[in-house]
Amino acid sequence: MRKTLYTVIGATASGKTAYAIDLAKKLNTEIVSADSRQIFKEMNIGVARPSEEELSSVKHHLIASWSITENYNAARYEKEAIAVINQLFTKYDDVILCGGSGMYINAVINGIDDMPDTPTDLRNTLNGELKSKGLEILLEELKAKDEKYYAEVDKQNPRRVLRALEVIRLTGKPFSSFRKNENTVRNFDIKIIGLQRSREELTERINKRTDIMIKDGLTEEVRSLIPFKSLPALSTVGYRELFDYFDNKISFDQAVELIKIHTRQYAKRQMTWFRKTENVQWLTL
RNA sequence: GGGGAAGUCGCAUAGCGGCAAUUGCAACAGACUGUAAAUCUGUCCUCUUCGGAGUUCGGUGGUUCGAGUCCACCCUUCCCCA
Repeated sequence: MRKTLYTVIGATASGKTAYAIDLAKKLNTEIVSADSRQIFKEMNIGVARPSEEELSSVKHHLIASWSITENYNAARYEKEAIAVINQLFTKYDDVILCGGSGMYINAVINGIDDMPDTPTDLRNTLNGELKSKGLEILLEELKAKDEKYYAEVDKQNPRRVLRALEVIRLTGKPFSSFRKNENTVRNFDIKIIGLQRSREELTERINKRTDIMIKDGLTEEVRSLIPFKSLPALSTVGYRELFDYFDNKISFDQAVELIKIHTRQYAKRQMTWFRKTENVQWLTL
């Protein structure tokens, strides 16, 4: 019998956690998180990690399992998630995948092409070159070494250009040669449930949740992470704004207000991403 | 009551005789193959056959070929002195 992966997606604060827990109880199974920030053990309040009660009511995987000092990414996530899911399928017929990181979910649903990880020092070198030489020069290098990808990249997005150059310099091969865009066929069925809420309601929930995070001690959590604030994992809504507050760039009230705004914008980006996800059964809450 | 400063497209801001008007934020739409809660793009007075067309800068008059910009009066706000 085919196993089924129930995948719960939706914007932040749409109620995925509660929904997934309910579903897990009904199906008598466990939950695999698909959240690029909840995966870090140092981040808790600000990333809306499920509460202790929630975590103990249903077993969750891939939450608080890595350190922010680790170089985590979508490909590592795919491997881990698939391993956990397969392992759970030996015990259950159904498993739940729940999260808001579109790219991570996509990596599980469709797979992600095999290409090399970037060593930190190479990334640092390229970032340095971006600063000193500028994007134009790097684009020229990309054009010379991978004309195909050069034609498709977003030439104004340094991240994209740098990633391509990382792979090119590391392997000596064109970045495009790795981008096969092959969909991996999984040996289980996938049912996608999308949670939807009106914009107004979502905004209200985001505002309320932000206030609760503050009440729960987000400020202290962020303060304790100041030494790590330059790590990629910490350029996260809820953290950067409070770092700015600690740097006296903005007031505390401004920081809180900005967290709300940026969370709303993040939710919007998630909705844009999920809108194009195929075979989603949308549930309006 | 007297003196001063100011009113610009949601908010903030530029503009000092050629302007549908600068910039930032917000908003809206979108992109996304290893940093993805990241990063990036477009739109943002109205209409448009995308060539343009029509209405704008507190109000009303005026000067000028031409006014957000100059003048007069009025309205509103803020500051200082009473």
